[in-house]
Amino acid sequence: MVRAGEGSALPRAVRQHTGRRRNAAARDAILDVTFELLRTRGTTGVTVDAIAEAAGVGRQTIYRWWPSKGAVAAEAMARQARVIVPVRDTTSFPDDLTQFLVDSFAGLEDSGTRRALRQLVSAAPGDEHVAEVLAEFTAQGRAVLRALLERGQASGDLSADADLDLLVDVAYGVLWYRLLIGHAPLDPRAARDLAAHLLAAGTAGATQPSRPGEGG
Amino acid sequence: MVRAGEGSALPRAVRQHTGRRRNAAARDAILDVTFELLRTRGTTGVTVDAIAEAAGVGRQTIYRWWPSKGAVAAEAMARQARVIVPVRDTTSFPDDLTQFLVDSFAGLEDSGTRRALRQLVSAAPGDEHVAEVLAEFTAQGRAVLRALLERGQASGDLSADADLDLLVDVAYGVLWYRLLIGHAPLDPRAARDLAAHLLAAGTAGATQPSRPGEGG
Amino acid sequence: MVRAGEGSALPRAVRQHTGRRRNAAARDAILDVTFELLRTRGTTGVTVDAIAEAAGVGRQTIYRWWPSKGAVAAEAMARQARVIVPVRDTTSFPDDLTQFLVDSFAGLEDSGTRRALRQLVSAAPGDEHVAEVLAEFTAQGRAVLRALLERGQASGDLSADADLDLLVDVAYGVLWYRLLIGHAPLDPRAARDLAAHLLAAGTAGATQPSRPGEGG
Amino acid sequence: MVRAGEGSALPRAVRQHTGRRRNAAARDAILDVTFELLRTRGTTGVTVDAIAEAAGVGRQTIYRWWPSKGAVAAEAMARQARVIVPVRDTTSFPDDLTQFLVDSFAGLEDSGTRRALRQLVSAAPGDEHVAEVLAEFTAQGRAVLRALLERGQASGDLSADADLDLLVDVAYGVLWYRLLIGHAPLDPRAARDLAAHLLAAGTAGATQPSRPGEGG
DNA sequence: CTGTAAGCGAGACGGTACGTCGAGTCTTTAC
DNA sequence: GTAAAGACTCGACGTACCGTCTCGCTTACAG
Repeated sequence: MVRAGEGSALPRAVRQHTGRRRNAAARDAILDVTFELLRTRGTTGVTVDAIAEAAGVGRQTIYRWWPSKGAVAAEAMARQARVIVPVRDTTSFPDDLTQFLVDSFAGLEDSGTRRALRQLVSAAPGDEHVAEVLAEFTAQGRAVLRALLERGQASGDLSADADLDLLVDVAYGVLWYRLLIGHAPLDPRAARDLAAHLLAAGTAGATQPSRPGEGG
Repeated sequence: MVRAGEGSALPRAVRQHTGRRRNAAARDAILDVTFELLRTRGTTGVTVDAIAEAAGVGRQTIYRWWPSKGAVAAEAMARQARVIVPVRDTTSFPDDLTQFLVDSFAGLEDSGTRRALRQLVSAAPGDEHVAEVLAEFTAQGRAVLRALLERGQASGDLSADADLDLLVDVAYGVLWYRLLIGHAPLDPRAARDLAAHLLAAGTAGATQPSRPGEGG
Repeated sequence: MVRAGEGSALPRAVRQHTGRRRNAAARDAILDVTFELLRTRGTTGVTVDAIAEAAGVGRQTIYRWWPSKGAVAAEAMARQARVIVPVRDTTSFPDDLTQFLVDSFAGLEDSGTRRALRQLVSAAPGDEHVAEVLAEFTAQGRAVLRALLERGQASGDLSADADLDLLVDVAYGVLWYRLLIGHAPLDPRAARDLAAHLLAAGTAGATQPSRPGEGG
Repeated sequence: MVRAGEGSALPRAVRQHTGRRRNAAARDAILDVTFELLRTRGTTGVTVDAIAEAAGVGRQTIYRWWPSKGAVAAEAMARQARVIVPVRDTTSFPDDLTQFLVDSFAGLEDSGTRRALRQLVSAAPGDEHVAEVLAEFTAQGRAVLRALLERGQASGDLSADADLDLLVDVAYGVLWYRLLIGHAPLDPRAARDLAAHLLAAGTAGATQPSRPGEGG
């Protein structure tokens, strides 16, 4: 039975066999469909069967390449990560920082993306593959932001002894916390407020990391 | 907390029948066992059957009092919340803030508790009851911290135009972000650094919230 | 989704829950449906899903009570055994024997029944539960026929030293051999010829079993 | 038969490439391995993958030359058939008949062979290729035995109006019935008893076939 | 002696069925 | 009337095979 997208928004792709070589098109279809399901359905509805059917793929093809459903979801998410983590570089560090946060928050405007990210966190504790991808994914974001903050330090906009790691965690902490709890908006104003907060804290002298031996 | 079979085997409790009245001991056993399973097992292992068996309870008894498995888990977690959110009140606001954060972080020392909290976040997107409890639980924490920060504003330790809501989110954001990702420790030194950060940011003038109409 | 026999000849039954007691109606529905599928479809088409769907039963209910698909099929077959093995008792042993065989062959007139019996044999080597039921089922038939032959011996229609076990195996051997290979008919004439053969062989002196020690 | 790794490990054969011509060695390896798997494993274990791996052959090579797995198995069985159907010709018909049955039974002494034959019957209803081979295989046996019985008729050892087809079915019926059900042995004594039975029945006048029009 | 055609080992692919696990519902029986 | 027990429907999971397809290699034969 060939169902060409019967009753559903996700029509089945028709695809060439690639013989004994891994079929990249199938891989892409699986990841695309998974992300789409993650966005449109919640945790419910992202079943391996649903992915397989929508991607026009046998279930075994999924299990051949990913160790678990979560791993697929994680990779599908991570694949969109580059879009989510934008980078700018103008002359003004405060502007760049603000823009970075505004862009990052804007990447979460779509409720589907927010849902998908929540799913990612949701699946992490129960699936080490997801946990790994989540760790890597967030590490990317931290690395980008940290590089930006280092530029701020170099330009003198941030104090030389500012605890950059803490500032990074503050920024992403606010982002994820609000994303997960949903008690406060993630709009451009919130991004600007957060940027101002970081600049203020990074300028004040007290934000350097405590040194070993000083306390604990 | 009465742990029946702490750690592993979770032997069945023996309990008096209360006839036609709701058996409060059964309720406690269910919540205790659930929390214990949450701590010791991960998402896996916390099944309704496991809870029922370990609590020496029929499955229906669980569904009689809670609408879903997540609701049980959520309530089991929320029950431990008071322990996790300590409150101090000395003369020095900086000390109180620092102590609050140190205590909050200390409440997460136990890896079982950390796991349980991660489960809570994990279950939230898929179960509205859990989401509700999570929202309520975190709201409690924010309220406590916000009250503390208001004391700081009153005492002049924080600037009058500091954006307290943002500071609250910064504090809990860092806490949850590190809890979920696990890339950085949640030890006393981290708590002190975070307290210092909040004080520095709350003192600087720039951290007031942007007013509607100014931007967006 | 409630399918009331959609597209199929086997409408789903509607049935009361029986609480903590095994639901006999479900059991019957499963066996009936299985036999029906065995008759109408071949090996193909008798899937656990098909049984479950047609019987209006969860797949787990099948696996709760039977160890394998074959076991269900086997029991479904064995249940029809009484119908297949008729018994008569008139004054004339030759007539009774002939009638028994005619009736036994007649029980195989329906091509569905023949197919079902072939399935039973087919499944036996791969499923010990089926093998067991097959053994028991055929043993019933042999016991009935043997009792009949013993009557013939008592009445003097069969020689006292006739090897009844061999005669039984001859009768059922011909029946099953033709059933499985299908090279010769199983019609009333064949039954009568077989009966005549048995009478002739059972009358001649040579058909007694060889005694231990005589040969081997 | 060349058994490569009899019994268990079935190590892969090493074989010359034959270029654009069919590789007879591969064909033999496939059939040998299939028969071996049929003998040693049951229905389980005789998978196309297992055959391909043990024969050191690509799966496609199997499907290039046989239409289905059953066809391979059937041919593998049929290949051994000549061994199983022995033929003798001495002066004494009773002796020849007895010897034929003793030899036929002896061909089933090996439990692997018995299992393989059961598999053949088992696979027949679900695979027409197997059914065909089974029909042909059994027809061979019947033809041989029938020719033998005709000699008995010619020599006067069997009555001229004996129903030879029935006698053939009686002989093979007993053999297959016992083979499939396993309730009685297939040893030399059983063979001798069966031979005696056939001689007795074939001598008595009543065993001629009923003629059309006489009954039915 | 070179190009083409076929056989081959390998293994990914779309499917179908399997048997297991867990969720939440329902009914009986005991207290 | 509440509780323990446990059977029930539903549906996802991950596995095992089937039979198909393509790749890249190797060898035979035709031009």
